[in-house]
Amino acid sequence: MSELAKQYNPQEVEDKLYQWWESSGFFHATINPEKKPYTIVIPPGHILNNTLQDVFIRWKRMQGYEACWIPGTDHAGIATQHVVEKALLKDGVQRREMGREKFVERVWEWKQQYGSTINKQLRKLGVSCDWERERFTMDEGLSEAVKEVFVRLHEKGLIYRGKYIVNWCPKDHTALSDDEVNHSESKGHLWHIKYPIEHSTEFIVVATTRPETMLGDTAVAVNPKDERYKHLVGKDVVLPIANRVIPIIADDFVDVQFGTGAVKVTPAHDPNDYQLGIRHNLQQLIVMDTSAKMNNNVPPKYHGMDRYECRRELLRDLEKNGFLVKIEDHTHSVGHCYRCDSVIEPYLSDQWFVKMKPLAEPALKVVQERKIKFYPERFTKIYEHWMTNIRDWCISRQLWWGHRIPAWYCVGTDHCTIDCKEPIVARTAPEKCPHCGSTNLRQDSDVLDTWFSSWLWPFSVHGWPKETDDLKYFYPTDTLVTAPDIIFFWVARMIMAGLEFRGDIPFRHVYFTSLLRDAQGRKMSKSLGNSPDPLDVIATYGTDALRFTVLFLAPIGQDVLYDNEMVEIGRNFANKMWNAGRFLMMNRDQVSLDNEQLTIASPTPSQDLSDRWIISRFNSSVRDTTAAMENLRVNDAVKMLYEFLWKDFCDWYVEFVKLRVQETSDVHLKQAILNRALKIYEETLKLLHPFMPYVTEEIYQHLGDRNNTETIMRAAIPVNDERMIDAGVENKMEFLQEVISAVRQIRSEMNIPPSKGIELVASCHDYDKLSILEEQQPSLQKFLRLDKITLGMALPKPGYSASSVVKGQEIFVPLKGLIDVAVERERLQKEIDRLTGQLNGVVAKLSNQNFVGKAPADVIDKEKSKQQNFEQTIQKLKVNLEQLIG
RNA sequence: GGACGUUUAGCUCAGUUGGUUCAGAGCGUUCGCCUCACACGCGAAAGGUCGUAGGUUCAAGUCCUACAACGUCCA
Repeated sequence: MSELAKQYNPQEVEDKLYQWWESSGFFHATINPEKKPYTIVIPPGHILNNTLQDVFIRWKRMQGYEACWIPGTDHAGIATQHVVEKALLKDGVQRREMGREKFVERVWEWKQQYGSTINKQLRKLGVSCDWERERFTMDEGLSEAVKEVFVRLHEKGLIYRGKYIVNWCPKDHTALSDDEVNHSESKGHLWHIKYPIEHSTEFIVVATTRPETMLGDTAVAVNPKDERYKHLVGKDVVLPIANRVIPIIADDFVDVQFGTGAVKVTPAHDPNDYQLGIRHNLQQLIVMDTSAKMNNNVPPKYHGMDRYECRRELLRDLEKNGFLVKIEDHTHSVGHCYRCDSVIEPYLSDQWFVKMKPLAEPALKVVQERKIKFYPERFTKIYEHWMTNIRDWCISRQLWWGHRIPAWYCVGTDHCTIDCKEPIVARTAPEKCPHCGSTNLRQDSDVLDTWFSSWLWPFSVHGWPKETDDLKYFYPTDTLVTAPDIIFFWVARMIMAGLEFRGDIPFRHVYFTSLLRDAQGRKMSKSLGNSPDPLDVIATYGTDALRFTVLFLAPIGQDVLYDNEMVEIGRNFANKMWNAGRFLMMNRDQVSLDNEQLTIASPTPSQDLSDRWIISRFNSSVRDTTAAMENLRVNDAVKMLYEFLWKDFCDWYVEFVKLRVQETSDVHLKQAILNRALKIYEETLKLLHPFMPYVTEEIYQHLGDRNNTETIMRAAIPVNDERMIDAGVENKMEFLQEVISAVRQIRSEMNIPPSKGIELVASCHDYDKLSILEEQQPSLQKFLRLDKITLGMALPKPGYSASSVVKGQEIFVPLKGLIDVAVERERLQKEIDRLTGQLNGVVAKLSNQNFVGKAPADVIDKEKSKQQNFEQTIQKLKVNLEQLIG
């Protein structure tokens, strides 16, 4: 047995252990009909997120499940293309010059690098992913799944293509789905612009927040009930600057209260106007290009201007010509690209969509019926709201990095029919047009939304559409750990896809993790740069410290203020754990007899109160921890284990062990005591292993001679034995602890140096209590550094002594020459006051007829016994106070 | 504008079904200790009318209503 260092040093053990675990295949899951599977598929996430998943996986693995955690990443279409494009631009290379094929190659290169960074971080976090199953959404198999899904949905009529107004990012040059747009309040203006009525001196004033779009106006709309404008409906206006004639129409949609009650209608550049335009059969005039620069449909002066430049110029021109009536300050919500934060431009273009209603209905049902449970439950409501108001999903993206849409168009020959205009959707490239026979075909140049592959993740990772054995065994997965901000992007869609393509839910539990915020309460994000680099933190404090700390800080569903310094919580705890083991092993080595094999519960004569107590405490901790884990209350579990190991085990039990071992010369007894302590300690390590994998494994290896296949990560998690939980024993121990604390308090408040021996007189009024103290007399002497101890029933109070009352028993510490009577008086008086306050409360309750009449009997009895205890204790304290003669 | 969440000790947060001295933990602070596992430690202490105002109840951090502040999501 090698000597353990005084402090736990994570750097020495982490990489070594991880390599051993991984190379030994401990992370790998195989189909095992003897075991129940427990599966998690990884989502993109942060430290807390990944730690939680590892905790669940390790816990279940130790519970005997075939635990399978599949790592991997999605290809993050927009973000990735964005990054690579930027890098290329630094070298002065334009994506378009490079060409699609070359560019995609470059992205793959970048992906290999970046992917390995993520993997390195995950490995440093100690996660037990089954790396042999690692997947990537652009892999061949997963791409097959994407194609299959596209074709099937198209065949079912759930995918369609059409010209619609979509959210367009002018910087990334792509369409976005509704939920990829972030809305934020921004201060702008409401410009009131005069539109002259044709052949009249009258005019109508419209109010707009985006004046540049007026160049694409094809109508002015008013509410039909609006008396102010009734007479103008049906007339035409001359659009200023553009000098086009457009009609005034009436539509209920127009809000009489907003602005002037008259709105300009730009069907090609506003989603509401688009609907309005459809209803009134208006022209859709596109006035911007894909970069949000004005196109040829506007007067030449504005050609090529950026939308904001055009806005400024146009406003100047309007003003010059007397069309600008009024400018109001106006706060409104502006959509921004979730990737590059550019202001979204509603844009009319050809896109592919998924019809969501039919998919959403069953997906809503499984959550409402709690077949899939959300933690915390309140997210169910958010989900329901979104699912019942769901809109079609725009899945085409004008990017190069992603799954190319499996649709082809007939470029044509002279023999084309009208049907040739229809896209040909197929699993493999068609050889010729089914209508005209032309071989001149062109594949759709767009790619699919990244989420269109991510939503298949829970089954595509297992080889779907092939009906693989893995798929049959590991699907559905069990727990999804994810952030609330992708509940719509991902969680909802996975549920839809699971039901649609597997006919079964994709997971049973969805755990929404807390958000980590920095000390200022700001959301941690890579773009803000306030996200701690996990590798730095790990280098300073160790992986276990980081994992433990975030779990300790993060109750379910609450955001967490995180600061690197807080990781000391975990570091200190790991060190505590380490040193407890170090101590026990050091002692065991000194009494190296043949190991007496003990189980925790084995009743032997060597058991004393502290043994029975720690066994009881251990079992109730196991019970409560297990229950917490079953309810996904990881934070509770962590806190209970922290409490158990630090308070119960180290502060009390180890101290008992220490003095019992010192006290006896019987080597067999020493051996028995230490073995039991080590056994309980080892079991506690197992409980802690899912949370702090490294330190527990390292100690576990030191604890016994293990061969290289014996890992704590595949040991059985302790199961509680209800019979070992003994309230009587716990009460006895509690009394002993309180006596010890009472004396320590006297010592501290009387300023008696720890090194100075003192005398204790315990005057009991209860034989059971007396016998506890008699039995534990040696412990009391050692714990309290007693020179002398006197135990008995109703003993007289020695002169010049400090006193205390513990559960009705009187404690005296004779302090002749040491006692400061004033201090002791104050102490006793304070305690009397405190208890009198409590007593008054109880008395008030009991004298309340309503309480006595209506409260349940057991509650009243409790109050009565409280009253009795308070009265007796106060009485004793008062006597002691009176006897305190200076 | 709508929905939801949060508000408890100086700081960060627990407190599950209303009732055990229930007002707690960690950090920080104060006091005493390098006690032969651990100073990343040990022992002790100080510190809060549980956001505000009402209500229900014998009994309210706990349930209800309104309000305020902060936050998130949706429009």
